[in-house]
Amino acid sequence: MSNDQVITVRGENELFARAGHLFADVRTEFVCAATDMNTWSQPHARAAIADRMRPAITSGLVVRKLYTPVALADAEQRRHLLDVAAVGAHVRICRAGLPHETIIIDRRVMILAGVGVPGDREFTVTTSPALIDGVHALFQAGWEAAVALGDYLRQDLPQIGPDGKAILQALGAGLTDEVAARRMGISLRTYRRRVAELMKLLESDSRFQAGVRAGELGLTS
Amino acid sequence: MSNDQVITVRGENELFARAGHLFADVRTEFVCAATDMNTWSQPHARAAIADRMRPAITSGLVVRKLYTPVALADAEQRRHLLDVAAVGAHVRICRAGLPHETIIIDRRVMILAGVGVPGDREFTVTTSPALIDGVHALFQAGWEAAVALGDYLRQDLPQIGPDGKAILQALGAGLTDEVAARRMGISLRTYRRRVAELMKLLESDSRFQAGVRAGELGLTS
DNA sequence: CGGGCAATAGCAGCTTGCTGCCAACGATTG
DNA sequence: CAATCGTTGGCAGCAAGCTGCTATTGCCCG
Repeated sequence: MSNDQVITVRGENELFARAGHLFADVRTEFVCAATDMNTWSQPHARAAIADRMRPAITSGLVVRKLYTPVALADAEQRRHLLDVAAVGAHVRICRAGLPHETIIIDRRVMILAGVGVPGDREFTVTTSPALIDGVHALFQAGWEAAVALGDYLRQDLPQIGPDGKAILQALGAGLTDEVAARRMGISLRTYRRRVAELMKLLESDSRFQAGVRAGELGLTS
Repeated sequence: MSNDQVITVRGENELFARAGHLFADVRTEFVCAATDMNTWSQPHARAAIADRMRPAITSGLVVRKLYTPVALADAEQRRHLLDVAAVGAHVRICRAGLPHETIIIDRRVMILAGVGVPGDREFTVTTSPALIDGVHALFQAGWEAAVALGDYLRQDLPQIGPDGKAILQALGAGLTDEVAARRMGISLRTYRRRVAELMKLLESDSRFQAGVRAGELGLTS
């Protein structure tokens, strides 16, 4: 029986003093999962984490960030996520809560944040391959079930209002246009006009393709 | 800075010798996430894990098991999952891989299985609250995105072979039938014949509806 | 009130999708 | 070898879907 290395760090100042170099030396992969960016109390800490990898992405570094919709409710965080996505980081939105920020660097080091007030929080740091592999697999499960940032935001477009939703319901019920239009009390021409708008919104060239998109995004439920 | 308790155990015999009592003494919650039940090489070990909690479920113990569809491909495992679900355990199916069995007992102890041949595998055991809480949160994210066993089995009706998959890909790409058929090297009539079969499989009256079904069931990825 | 604008509705022409029918072909069997 | 069966492919007729065009309608504003 042997012990593997797991250390606990109190406060993010100590974390950065002891492990800050890890963020500067990311080689192949950086993944994190969190509610939002408020794990970090100090803006320069956020910037350090967020921006230090920006040049490295173009060199082949894989960055994957998994957040909850809470992160998008804050305009600054929203803008930031769009920025990092624009430079090549992969960002997805997960509906379930992620109360413990989890960071895995190059699959060599893992940092787990405890729950608490930003600035006064415990972090667990480990290099144990077993722990890292296990947690990475669970991260992957959440990642695969999450929605790409772009898709998530597209889902929020106001154009899918009550009228669009009603069209989706009719389409999803498998009705012909004529029957659907009659049921909705609109003309066939208007129904088809709205279907065409929806197709454009879903960026689809066929009804099957549009249906797939709608189904994947949960728009019909 | 302090160290928390993390130990590594080699082989499941040693695991049961050192930690087997944990499985007998589950008080409030038992959660696990795994590909299937083949983490355990010995049937009596599986039975011990599976059945020791059976009476306790009626006493308010919460048991949550998250598996991949691989577990359902084996008739014995399928039957077993149905059995434990029938006595009150919550069972869900997760599409993403879960290569490292993760077990958390009463949120006090966590066991992570390494990858390897059953019978010759490393297990990491920890009582660190930070690790457990963090991993539990990730488990929860995967849990919430997973499908209840019953729902999954109800959904599991379409059996789509390679031919059907190719049709799905073409449809999902938004191609016209003529283009898709040409690309697949089959006649338009045959392509449409296969599309019609697929529509019947998906129990759909329109292509949009079929697309929704395919998207919801993840058949196009 | 009249004018302007956006949305709706009806119609028509065209394309795409659906399916029956029949001939041809390949594989299998007696 | 011939017979049988299942699958494929071409053709045709029809239904459903797509979109342009024009007239109509409803709403708003000066």
